[in-house]
Amino acid sequence: MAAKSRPKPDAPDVSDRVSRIREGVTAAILEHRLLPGTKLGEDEIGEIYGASRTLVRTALQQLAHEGIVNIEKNRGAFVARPTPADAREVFEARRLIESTIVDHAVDAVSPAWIDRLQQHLTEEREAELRGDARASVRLSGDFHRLIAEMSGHSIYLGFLKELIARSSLIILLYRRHDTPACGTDHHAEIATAIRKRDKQAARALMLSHLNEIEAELFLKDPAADELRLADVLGA
Amino acid sequence: MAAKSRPKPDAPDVSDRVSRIREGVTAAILEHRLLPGTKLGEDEIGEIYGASRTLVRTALQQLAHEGIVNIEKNRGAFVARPTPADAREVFEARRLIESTIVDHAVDAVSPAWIDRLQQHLTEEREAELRGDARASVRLSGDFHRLIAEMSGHSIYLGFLKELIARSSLIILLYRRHDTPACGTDHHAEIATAIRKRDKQAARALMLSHLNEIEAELFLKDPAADELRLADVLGA
DNA sequence: ACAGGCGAAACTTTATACAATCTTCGCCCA
DNA sequence: TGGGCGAAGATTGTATAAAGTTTCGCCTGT
Repeated sequence: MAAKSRPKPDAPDVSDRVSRIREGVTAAILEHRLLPGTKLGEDEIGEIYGASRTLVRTALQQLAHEGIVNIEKNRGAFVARPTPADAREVFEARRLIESTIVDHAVDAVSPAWIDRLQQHLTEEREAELRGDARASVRLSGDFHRLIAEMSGHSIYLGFLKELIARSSLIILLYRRHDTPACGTDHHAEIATAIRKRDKQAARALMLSHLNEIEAELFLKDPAADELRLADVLGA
Repeated sequence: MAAKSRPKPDAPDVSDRVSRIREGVTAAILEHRLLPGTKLGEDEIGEIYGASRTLVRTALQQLAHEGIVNIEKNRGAFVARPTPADAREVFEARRLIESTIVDHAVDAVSPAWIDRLQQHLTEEREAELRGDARASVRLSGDFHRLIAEMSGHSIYLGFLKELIARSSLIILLYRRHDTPACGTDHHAEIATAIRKRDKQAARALMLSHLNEIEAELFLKDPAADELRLADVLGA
């Protein structure tokens, strides 16, 4: 197949200087090293990555488009603080898109994909075992992204990347303190259903998985006021 | 309600210099004044809008994220040329998202919204009557965007904006030469179903509307080669 | 006559300098 | 003592200049 006959110039995610910045900041946000509301100064980041403000600015604009950074005019960039309403929208969109994606993933299943799935599941299990919360969060998102890649639909994949990034932020903001280690088993079950080419089961499992994640969140609107107050007091 | 207690700084679409550029280029692309594959030089655009390359670059990056412009490293920005595969993905995504959106729109229907819908339909009809193809294309997209706004889901709205922009490009690329003036009636029917709060009908009408649009396209993969050849010969 | 390589021009990319805006802190006055 | 005004500092927005890459024409050698 001459699928790669064109050099495919839209591979902007690797070996790019602004991509390195973007991914670094993204990782910092998703791993909870940067809390929502934190100011992201251009000089500050530029000095860290040894880049000029031009590149930092580009990266921040991309992150703003992904929804995990807010840019306020003449004020700068801040880590986004999704509201409970945002959270509900994100999970509704994920239910819609991911239930469709698993269908396509089942259609596209192949030995190579099954290998990748299994490999990922072991990675995830290992991270969970050694209590590496940061890796767990990242890998949990990667599982969903992997299924989107299986589906072969680049548009869904792009949408889902945004939704996953926002979800991580949401989970970190609104997760109830008692966090049962829940996700891994679900992922394994979903993978099994995909391997068995059982569309209905895969769909149902994906939906209940997403529902359970959302159910673990505390999404009462008053929480927003509470948070804003905490913000004032903390600052 | 103090809903607007914050100045809502994320209103980046108005009275902004880069937004003016972005919207100008977008309009030029969607109204078929800029053909797919056309190079968008930074100097060129900057001179037209009286802006420096810095702002032009920002606008082009946003358009690239929306999928209607491709940026190739060290080569510049070009009007995107969606493949038939892209086209199918776009319409599948639209069916999925818009059938969900109409549901929510029915839930959110109110006299004010009905007014806006009616007003839009008359605008659309007038443009159609006076044979203003450019306005028709734009207004046709606006109808779908309006419903997304009714639904109140900002995430779906954002996704749909991207999909609509790409759709316009796709329609211009792959539409069969004989173009029956089809869309307006469909829009009116959908609006009626929404007004009657008939979810099932609204959903079904939206789906058949999108299906019909896609059916009017000529999406055979060989067309891509043909186009590429034409590109070489024409250049 | 034609293939291959050298070189200049045009463009994008990156960095830096300048201008505009906002924030903050101190001071003055009620 | 509390609040408002104002200037200094810091930060972002914009423009311009330097650096690197690609592309195209031309020239030379076979």
